[in-house]
Amino acid sequence: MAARARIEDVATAAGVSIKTVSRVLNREPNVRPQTRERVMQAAQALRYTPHVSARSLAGNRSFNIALLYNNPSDNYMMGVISGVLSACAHEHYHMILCPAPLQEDEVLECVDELMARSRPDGLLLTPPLTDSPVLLNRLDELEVPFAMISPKLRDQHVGVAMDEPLAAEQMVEHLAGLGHKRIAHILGHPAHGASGWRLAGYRRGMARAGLAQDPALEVPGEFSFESGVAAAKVLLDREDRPTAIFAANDDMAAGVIHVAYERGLRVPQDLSVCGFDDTPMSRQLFPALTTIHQPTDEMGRMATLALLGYMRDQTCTGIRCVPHTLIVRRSTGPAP
Amino acid sequence: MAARARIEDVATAAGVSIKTVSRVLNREPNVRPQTRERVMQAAQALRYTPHVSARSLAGNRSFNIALLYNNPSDNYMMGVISGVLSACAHEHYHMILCPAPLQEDEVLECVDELMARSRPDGLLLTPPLTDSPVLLNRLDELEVPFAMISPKLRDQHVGVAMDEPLAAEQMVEHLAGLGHKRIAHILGHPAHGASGWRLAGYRRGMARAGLAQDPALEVPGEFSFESGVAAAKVLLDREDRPTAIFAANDDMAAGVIHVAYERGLRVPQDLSVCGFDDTPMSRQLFPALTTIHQPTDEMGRMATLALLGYMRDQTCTGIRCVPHTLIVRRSTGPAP
DNA sequence: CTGTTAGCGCTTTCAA
DNA sequence: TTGAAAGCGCTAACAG
Repeated sequence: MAARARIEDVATAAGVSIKTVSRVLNREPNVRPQTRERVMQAAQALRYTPHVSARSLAGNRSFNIALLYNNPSDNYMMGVISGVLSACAHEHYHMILCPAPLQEDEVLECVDELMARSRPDGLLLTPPLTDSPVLLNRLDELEVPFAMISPKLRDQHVGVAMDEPLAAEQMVEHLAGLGHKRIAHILGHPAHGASGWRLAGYRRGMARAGLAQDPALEVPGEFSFESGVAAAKVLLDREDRPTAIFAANDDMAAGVIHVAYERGLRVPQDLSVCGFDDTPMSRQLFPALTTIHQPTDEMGRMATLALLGYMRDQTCTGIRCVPHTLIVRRSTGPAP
Repeated sequence: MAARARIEDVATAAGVSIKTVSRVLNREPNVRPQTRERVMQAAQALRYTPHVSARSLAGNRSFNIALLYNNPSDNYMMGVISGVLSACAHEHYHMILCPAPLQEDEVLECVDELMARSRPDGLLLTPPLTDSPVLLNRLDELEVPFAMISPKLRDQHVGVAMDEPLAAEQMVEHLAGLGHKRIAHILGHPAHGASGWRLAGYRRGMARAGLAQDPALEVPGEFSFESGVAAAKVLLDREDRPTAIFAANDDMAAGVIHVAYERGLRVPQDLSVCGFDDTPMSRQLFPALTTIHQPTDEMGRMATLALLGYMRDQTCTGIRCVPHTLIVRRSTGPAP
């Protein structure tokens, strides 16, 4: 492997000083277009790539952003990760992955260690870390810029989110359109902001469809398959059982289908089931699940761009909205 | 945030030169135990953490290892990633994620760019990149150390793998033990080494159980749900259809269950189905899938340690074996 | 618009 | 066993 070109080599080749090369490479102003062009060509000819560590050391920034997560869904995380990576590549940043524990106080240790070791220039938070006041306070103390994906509270923050209430409302509308009257909702984990938003959308949808708001139709869950199983048992044990169950995510919907089959109910003939997230599994269940598509990679990408924008200019705040899609598959059908 | 301690501060606090501190921190020899102790305490008191970029620049290594992947399974990748991260944290390395395209020639560009930008000290390959001669040649040219996870060929390489043939053989043994005679196998993607190993195990299992080797029972697939659906249709359309189908992964097994249900077959009463990988989905299908557990995180961890070991000492080669587990769930039962 | 100078915090010679 | 000095490749501040 040939020795790597340094900035000095480019400067010599272009007949300018290294400072000028630096300016061109960093898109700084005050370079004559002609000079700029000459430098660019020299750099290209030498296949010059700046040395990240040198840049980082001299410029006092790491060019790293850290993605902090404790979300157990592999599909969700890989989606976000690809989005973050594509935005990072584009902006010549690196992504550091930082798995965090579930315990709030342990998260702090984890963050401190991250900051000490990797010195990221910014952080990206995924739910439910987005909703931990303890963590957010610490980050403010550290004065490190951060952006969030689907935070519970959207004021004075930077990041992205879906219109979750609207999505949930549309799901209820879909079910009501199929003639369902008794539509149940299995809630997500209470610590996740999404659970509240989805519940709100469910209620709004029921109201809009003119359906009775029965508290007995709102059953707690925690986003896990097992919690879906437990909730489904509660719902299906009732005499006046619902004809449709809207679970706050796909894993819980899978649990509902399990219970339905165990009791000899057919889906969707006897019971319509739907979820939220459009995980790959939702297509592979039988029957394939009606659900809401969440564009996780786009969310990762936009959150990264929002973070980088905010790092440059602290006035660039706000939660950008990404579009969702209702995916109708075979698990929902006309009310019996 | 208080200014960060530098090596000089530690040196002053311990009353030694910075070189001595450096020696202690890098576990180099030639330091009196007493001095070493003093330095350690000073470092701890000042909460000193070496500056990665400075170390990297001066030492001419990045302390990065890159995980190269184009495997579409999110669960597989997240498993490997957590293993890699835990090993990296332990060894004070960083992981760079490098998603690669499926096309072989495009992979090369991707690697070149990775090397130019991140200058990783070593690479980790996941299947099917492990089986791309073009890529392996390029890495040899670049003289960058690399380790592999589940490579097809295991000679003169460093990395980890499962005993896939044994696992597949045990699955067949399980089915044969339930009285099945006509056991079909849906193969994985031909470009993946795993497909060959699993097929070999299937055949060995059939032979050991004294069952007829019928080529008609070996149907091609490519690890996708859709390919599982297609293969299942072929198998279940036959007059003398198999009583058990062993798919080379869980996604294809999910496809088999779909087709079975569409034809009114019950699983496992009419047809036993099993997969491979133990993805989270395998528990959530109905009925829950009998499968082989692949310890992806342990594989990531061990591959990383193997890579780091090899980077230190090029004679540390060899493919380490990780244990698998047969997980019997509800999708396999007595032959009808 | 362009160049010069002085570091960033560490490791690596080499000398003591 | 220890230390002094010289850079690693780049950016920042200031001077032209």
